[in-house]
Amino acid sequence: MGIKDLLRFLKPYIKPIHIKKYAGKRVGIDAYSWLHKGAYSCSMEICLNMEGHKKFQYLNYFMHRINLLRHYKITPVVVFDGGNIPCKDATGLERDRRREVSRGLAMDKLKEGNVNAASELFQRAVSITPSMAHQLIQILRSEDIEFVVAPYEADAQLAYLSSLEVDNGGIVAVVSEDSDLLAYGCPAIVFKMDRYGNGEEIVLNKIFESSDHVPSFRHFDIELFAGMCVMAGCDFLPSVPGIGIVKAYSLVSKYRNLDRALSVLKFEKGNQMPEDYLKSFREAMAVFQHARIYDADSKSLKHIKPLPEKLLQSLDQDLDFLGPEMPPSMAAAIAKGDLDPSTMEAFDHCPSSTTYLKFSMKFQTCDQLPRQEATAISTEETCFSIISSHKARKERTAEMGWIAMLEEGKYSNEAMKLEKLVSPLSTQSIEESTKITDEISLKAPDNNPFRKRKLAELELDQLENVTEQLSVVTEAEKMEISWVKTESQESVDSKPIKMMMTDGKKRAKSEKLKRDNCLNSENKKSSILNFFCRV
DNA sequence: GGTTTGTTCAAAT
DNA sequence: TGAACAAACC
Repeated sequence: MGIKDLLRFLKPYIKPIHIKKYAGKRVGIDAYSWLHKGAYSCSMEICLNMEGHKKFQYLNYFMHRINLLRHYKITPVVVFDGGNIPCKDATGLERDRRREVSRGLAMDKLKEGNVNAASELFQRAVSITPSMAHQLIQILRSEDIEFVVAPYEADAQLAYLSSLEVDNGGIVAVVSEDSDLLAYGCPAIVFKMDRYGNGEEIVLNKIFESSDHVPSFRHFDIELFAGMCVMAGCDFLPSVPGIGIVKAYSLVSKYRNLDRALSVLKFEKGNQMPEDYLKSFREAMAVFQHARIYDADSKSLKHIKPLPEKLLQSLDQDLDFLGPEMPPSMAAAIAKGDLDPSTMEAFDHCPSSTTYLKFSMKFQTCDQLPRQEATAISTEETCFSIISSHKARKERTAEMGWIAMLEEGKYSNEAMKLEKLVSPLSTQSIEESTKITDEISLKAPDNNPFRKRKLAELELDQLENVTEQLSVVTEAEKMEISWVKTESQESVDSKPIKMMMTDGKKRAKSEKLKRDNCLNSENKKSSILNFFCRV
């Protein structure tokens, strides 16, 4: 979901680009966005866990795009989401609830025999399971595509990778659909990349440096920008009623200081502001600035940016809202895709086996994991090598060729003929190789077992104290507010930021569409050529 | 009149 | 789930 209306608000800074702009570079991929889009074409098959290869269509979709990047000599780095962080639970639970409702309705339609209506509802019911992500991971391994599973938010991991030098595993841009990346400070993001590589790019520095665009962010830095995002409403904290991106921008750009902007907000909307809003605001800011990520260098959990002592104190040393700390062995096992980040169970590698390793979920034991388990995870063979240890690498590559070919339905006859020349794999053998963990339900519980402990432990009166301190506005502040309020009104009213498209822009858009269509047919040709070359 | 909020429709093949 | 549009609100 990201930041409400942010992309629409930043329209003047969005530039159409083609992904080949990043030829020769390392580019991060937000796995979830492509997995989710890919799942549309086979949502019913996924929801009902139907037999046949169609339920793996999302893998074709994903690998088609990976191959597109490789065709343009881009090195993809795929980043998966890990566990949920506590403050995101509310939005997550609501989404799950809606999916369940859609699923129920879909089943009803199916019983009535209305497959079309059911199919439409299944599209709303489909969710990306750890098992689906893991199936993709196995293909990425076999194709030598770099990937990492973030301990928590993939966005945070992507922003962290963006801050690294290329030599240290850094990336220069991210392909995603999630506007949160901007709040995390990700320097370059490509949104809405289509199957030909056309997309829309936002470069963060251009936003801060440009002087001839409205809205102007000349006097913003990344902290103010993130503050504006949180105020406008994000996944970690809904906005105060009546506050959207335009009002949030007005407040932050006027005072150029988040505490002041919040004071004014409290003065104006205090009656509609939840008691703990200021505390939640600080926490949401801390997520964007100091989220926990996996550091491949030290092979352990780190913060994007270390927390200053002052901030730690104001948060009462309690960082569980960022997702709980975990031992390096566990973070590394998650990052490598060996451990399900939601259940903390090892992914089962062998379809015939029903036994699996299980990490102790108690926080207390995290620092001293049973040595056997830790070494078992870190030294065992990767899941794909176990499944396919009897399979030559050549055959696996051929398999991928088959999957990619399948996507180009029109050319499948030619593709299959060519494929048979390379390797006489039957459809069935591919189904078997991709059917890995379906027997075991890996449905992730939405909450992380770690997080409950600390809350329970925390003294209630301490909690109240913190809330009180954060929500109190002193007399001095009140005086300042009454002073700034008059100026605030002036600033908000004198420079309204229009978010509606003018007719001129609409015309420009339809002309752009025409141009894109021409470009698309060219790109499609090269894309198809690419697949034949691979086989 | 401008902004927020609610509703509808398309997405992939 | 996001984008576009319509209605409601200030």
